[in-house]
Amino acid sequence: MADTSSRRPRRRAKQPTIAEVAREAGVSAITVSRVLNTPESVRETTRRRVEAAIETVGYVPNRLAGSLASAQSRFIAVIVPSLSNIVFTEVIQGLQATFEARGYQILLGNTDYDLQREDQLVSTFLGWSPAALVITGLRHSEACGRRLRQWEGPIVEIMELGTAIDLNVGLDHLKAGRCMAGHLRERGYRRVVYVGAQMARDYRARLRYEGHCEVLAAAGLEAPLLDMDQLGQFETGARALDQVLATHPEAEAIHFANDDLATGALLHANRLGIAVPQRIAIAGFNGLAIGQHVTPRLTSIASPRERIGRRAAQAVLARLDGEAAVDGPLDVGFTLMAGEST
Amino acid sequence: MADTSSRRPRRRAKQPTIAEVAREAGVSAITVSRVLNTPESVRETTRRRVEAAIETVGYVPNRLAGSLASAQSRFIAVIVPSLSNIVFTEVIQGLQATFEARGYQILLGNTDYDLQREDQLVSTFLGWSPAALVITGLRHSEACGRRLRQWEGPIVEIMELGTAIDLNVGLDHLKAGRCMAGHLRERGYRRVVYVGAQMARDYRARLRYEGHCEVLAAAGLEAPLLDMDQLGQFETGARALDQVLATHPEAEAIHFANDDLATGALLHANRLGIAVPQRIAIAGFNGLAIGQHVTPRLTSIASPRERIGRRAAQAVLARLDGEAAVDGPLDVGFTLMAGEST
DNA sequence: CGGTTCAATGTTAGCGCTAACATCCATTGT
DNA sequence: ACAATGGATGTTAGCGCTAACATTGAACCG
Repeated sequence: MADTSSRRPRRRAKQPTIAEVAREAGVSAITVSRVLNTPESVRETTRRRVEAAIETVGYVPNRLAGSLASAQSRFIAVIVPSLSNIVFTEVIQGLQATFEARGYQILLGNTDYDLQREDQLVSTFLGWSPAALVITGLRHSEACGRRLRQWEGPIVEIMELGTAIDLNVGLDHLKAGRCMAGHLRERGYRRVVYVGAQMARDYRARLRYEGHCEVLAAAGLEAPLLDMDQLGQFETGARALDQVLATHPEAEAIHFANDDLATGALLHANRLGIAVPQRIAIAGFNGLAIGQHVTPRLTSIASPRERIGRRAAQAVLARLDGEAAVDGPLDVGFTLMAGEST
Repeated sequence: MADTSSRRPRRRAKQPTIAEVAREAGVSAITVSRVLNTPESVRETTRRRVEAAIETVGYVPNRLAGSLASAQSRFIAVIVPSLSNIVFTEVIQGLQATFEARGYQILLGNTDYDLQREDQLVSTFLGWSPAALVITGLRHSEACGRRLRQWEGPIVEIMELGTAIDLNVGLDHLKAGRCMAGHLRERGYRRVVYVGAQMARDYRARLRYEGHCEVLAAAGLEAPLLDMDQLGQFETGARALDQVLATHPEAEAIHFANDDLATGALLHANRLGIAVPQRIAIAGFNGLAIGQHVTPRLTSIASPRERIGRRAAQAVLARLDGEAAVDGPLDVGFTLMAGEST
């Protein structure tokens, strides 16, 4: 059966160009270009003729050529640390929705939390002359920071707040950590373990831990940390619960770095018949949907992920439209969602 | 505080071009191009000199120009129906990992299950002369199908199996529907309701339902369908459970179109104190991680999502490398995961 | 020692489009 | 009636790079 020949012909079947359309419509190439880019500058009758010609020859504009000639493209480079984390896919959705509505396409890169890869991606992407760059976090390798500062287009750093290269949309993770720790203190928990996963890479989780520590220290309490070295998934959360129960039997609550871990732990507790929050309270971060469907409902902090994407996109679009620049970071805030798990 | 001027200068600070590098290295432009693209065709000493020059002037290749000149780009257009569904983000991850390792970038589009939008996206993307196109599903609008067939690059249609335009990687949804229905029959369930969400759009779910129907019909049983008109999320699953219990009180099992719905229903049953599977059995589709962490574990069919992405990418790369064409669709299969929920 | 070969490098001519300027011609005001 | 105006369209010259062909010169041969 296996035919070795390619199933499709590989003739470089030249797509029709703007010149063919022009000939067909009896106008010059630039008029076709105008119909495509600034239709209001072409007389209605001419425009219609050109549009008909486009239809007839089946013309699809070559954006590479267009972008090269005009030195501006219609895509947005987006760099995230991970795609397996639903958090980032929700941000991407927000970006997508806003950008696509305005005719921009998303060029997606994934660093796997590796700053070296980040630099490489930035470099590659800048070669595509994107209209703008959306990048996760404020910390970059030195080389990458230089590259970014040198580039002249809009850059948004998202997820966290601070001193940005250009635009900044995010939330204050330190404050979020404080908020949850404060909530746990209010509920009367004194022995609280913070559990993260691969925190060496995820420094936003480290920031939240710092906030957590501040609050506990202020109350004269210790803030033990358990850093799991697996990925932050359900399974890891379950194992973390086992580990905390074994090594910190006196613990009254666990503050997880994210909802995946927390949910994994909570479901594991359900399985083992461990009462939450009576035996041990559980809190997470992100406010994922699943947290509201487990029993007891998970206490968490909702991060407005899609909103981050939307606001970031809006900030970029405003800049591209030449509107007055946004000044300073945009804080999208967060919301404490107190469930029954604490 | 608010300064109205843009925070960054907008000088078109011309990036250095290949010509500058050439001057710096004392060679011609094409030699620089060769160092970049076919380094083995340049003498070592020259290469080193050019590499040093690239470093000195801080050259970043302009891929738009390169792609235009060579009529081939290094990106892959990927079109999925949704980003909110974790299924597709996992596929994208598989694609990403494989393509990025080979220096290809992903241009991402989202149709929201709208064939019109799909056509529009295809048209836009083809204008970028991508190296290949990855598109979800086998059904496209007529115009879109024409466009695709006309295009000369590799196209992979993913997720389902059948008569494809070019390459095809997926699984047989009809068979999957039969498989799960068969499993439910084996466990002795006779009154089984199939629950989907927005099935008018999600025809892969419809295919599974068809398979489901076949099996039940063969046993002389009815196959009632409940099509929820909300998105397929946890909440919808919970509501669907309520509805089934109210309108089909005799139902012994529910076959959900996906794990989100099924998990939502299962957790809702937990909340209400409804015994699963004693009072009602629950089955899903996709084999998401969450299903293995709820109690009872969810019976589902694991679709190898990341694998679909990887295999699709491999097929494309093989084609781009000019290797013998894969013949016929590639079936990635599926696995029945029997949990305690049935 | 002239001729052949071949690896390394250079020259030329676009890729398809758009910016910038040029031209044309119908309208307007005086 | 004629200059001034301005909207519609055209001409020219690249954008930065690479394909294709051209050239160079060192190594090798009979």
